[in-house]
Amino acid sequence: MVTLREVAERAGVSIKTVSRIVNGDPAVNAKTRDSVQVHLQHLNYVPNQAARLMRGVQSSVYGLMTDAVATTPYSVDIVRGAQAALKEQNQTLLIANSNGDVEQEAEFWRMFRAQRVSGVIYASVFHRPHELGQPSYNDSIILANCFASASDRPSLVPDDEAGGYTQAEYLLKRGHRRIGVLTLIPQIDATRLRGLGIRRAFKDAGVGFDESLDQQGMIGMVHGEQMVAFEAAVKMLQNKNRPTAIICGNDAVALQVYSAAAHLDLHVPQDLSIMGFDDLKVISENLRPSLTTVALPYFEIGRRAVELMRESKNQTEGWSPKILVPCPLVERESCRTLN
Amino acid sequence: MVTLREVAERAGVSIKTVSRIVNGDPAVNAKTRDSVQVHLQHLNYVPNQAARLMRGVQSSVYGLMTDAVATTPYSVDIVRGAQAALKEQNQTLLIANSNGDVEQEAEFWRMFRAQRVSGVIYASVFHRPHELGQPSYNDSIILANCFASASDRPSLVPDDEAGGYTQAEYLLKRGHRRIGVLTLIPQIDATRLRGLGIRRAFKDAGVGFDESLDQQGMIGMVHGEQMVAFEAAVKMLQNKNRPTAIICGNDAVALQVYSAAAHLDLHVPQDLSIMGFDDLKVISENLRPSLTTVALPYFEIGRRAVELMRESKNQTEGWSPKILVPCPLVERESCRTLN
DNA sequence: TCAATAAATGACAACGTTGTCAAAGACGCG
DNA sequence: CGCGTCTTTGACAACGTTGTCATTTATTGA
Repeated sequence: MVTLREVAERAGVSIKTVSRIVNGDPAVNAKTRDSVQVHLQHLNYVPNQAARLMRGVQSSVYGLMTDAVATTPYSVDIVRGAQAALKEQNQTLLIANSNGDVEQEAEFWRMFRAQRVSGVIYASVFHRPHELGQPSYNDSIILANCFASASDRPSLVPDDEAGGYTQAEYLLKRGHRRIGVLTLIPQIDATRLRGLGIRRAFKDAGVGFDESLDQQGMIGMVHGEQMVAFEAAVKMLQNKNRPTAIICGNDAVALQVYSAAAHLDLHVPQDLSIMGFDDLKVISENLRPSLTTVALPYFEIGRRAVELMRESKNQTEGWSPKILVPCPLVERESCRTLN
Repeated sequence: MVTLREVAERAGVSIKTVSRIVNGDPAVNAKTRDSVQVHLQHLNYVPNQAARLMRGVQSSVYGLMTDAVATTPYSVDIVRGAQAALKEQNQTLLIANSNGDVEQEAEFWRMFRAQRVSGVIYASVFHRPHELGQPSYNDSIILANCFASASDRPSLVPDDEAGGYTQAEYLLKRGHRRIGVLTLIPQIDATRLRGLGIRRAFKDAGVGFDESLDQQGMIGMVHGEQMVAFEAAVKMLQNKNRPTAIICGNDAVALQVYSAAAHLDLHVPQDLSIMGFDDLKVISENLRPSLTTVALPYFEIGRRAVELMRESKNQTEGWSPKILVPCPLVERESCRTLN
């Protein structure tokens, strides 16, 4: 690997002068600069980050720790958003995947410390409270898609309550009155919050909510969920007084509802309107009719996590520790207006 | 940050002794070791990787460069596989996403060099030939899901030809004779190879292949594809002499075929058998009936890429530069046996 | 007990970079 | 021309770690 010293020798100047040029220090003669630049180019010098780091320069590497988010189709967008924000400053992401294993996680915290990363985004697949074990790393940590109930660590979470409201409001405005709901597992916060939002929308519209139409689309434990939306939907739709629309906990649930409709020879949206959540494009855009859904703002969360981290370094004053990111409606073709 | 020096002072020994203990050097007295361990624990010492790197130790960080693979639901499994293999040795992945931008890519190669990563996996979203621009990084590079036609860089690609064969063979064995095909865009190698495999299977079975049933399920350019499988499938299925089964270029195409079937009140698999490719679980497992498909061995490719990289460091002799990874059939419920 | 050997420990340099400070050179002005 | 000032350059130390080699301490055998 080419070092400053080698370049300096070739160019016949001191190491420090080359260093100055590499770092854009203006205190160097234009003629010298040009002649050294040639050698830099020619030898293809690339500064050794490790050496820089040792001199106390802030690392250009950030850490992303996650239970599974980086490797799950649901939420890669957090990674994309973070990378987009990082790219502008030529910074990068070191990605660690604990798969929910606490011991692994501890190992990764050490690793981040060993690498002296500039900050860490801790992202969860599900919106839920999460206590960081022993981070053994105390610098800037931003929580994405989860929050630490017992601490004041800054966190970014989707506004699930408003998202649920959006789902229901959209259907209510289009004349739907009997609306089924197929939720995610109740252990995660998203489920509870969206449920609240949905009920608030019904109340605001002056429509009664039939609790018997509120069913689980998934059962089981966190990290061990099982999909039962198809069966639940079939049952719900076989009922003589079947709903005209179904609100789904995510787009995969919606996919099962499409399947249930097809199974019963019901057409979407003529016979049944379907509302998703997540906007997982591989599903929402490819279904026919395409899926009207509420988007999880994962890209935005990733982007803002990086911004937040940068800000948190400059200022030390208090700030809102839990930021709600809105979930925009993505209107497509799966919901009809009743007349 | 705690340094060796601090620990040494507290423990009343030399820096070097602490270093030895941290690195598990046996040449240190048991009593000394124990007493120092206490201080290491207490101060929560974590070695500074940057300093180690400077001493010439191999970095524990590997790079993953990709056009979009890390951030696309289709192929995150390459990342998962690589991380699984890396985890055993406490190594990690630095992930860079060029989005296909050549300039960005050059930037990232520099970055990898600056970080002195131990090796780089270059992964593409699509199986296709790819010439690395100017890596400006010459150490171990493994290509995943693509290959460099002009060089002998080791690469790992799915065995698409055999995958296509598997798709067709499975249906032919179950008595299907009129089989439609909805391909990906023709620019990528996967399309061509699978087409060859499919035709080989027909030939082996002694069945004639109706070329008019071979249609594009997607059109457009690489990185700018457009899905047209729904329309193509509807057209194909409206034909009086419609196929009894359709082979799809990927699971998203299959999803559109399900939609087309529902649109025409055809039931899967009674009226139509559907065969996918990729085994994108969010689709294949959630569809009802669940999708029989041929899996892209992305996890395996990621895992083996890491292995290959490690091997390539120890040995210098020649080896097979292009490794085909088999695509296993994942049998579910979307194909029926004709009688 | 003493020498010879083995085990344990430490002093020091080096890795590649940048901050500090001093030196050298260029320039302006009376 | 001589002085002060500004610009440009370089010597040197330090960052935290580990390899080399020397030194100290413990152990063994006669």
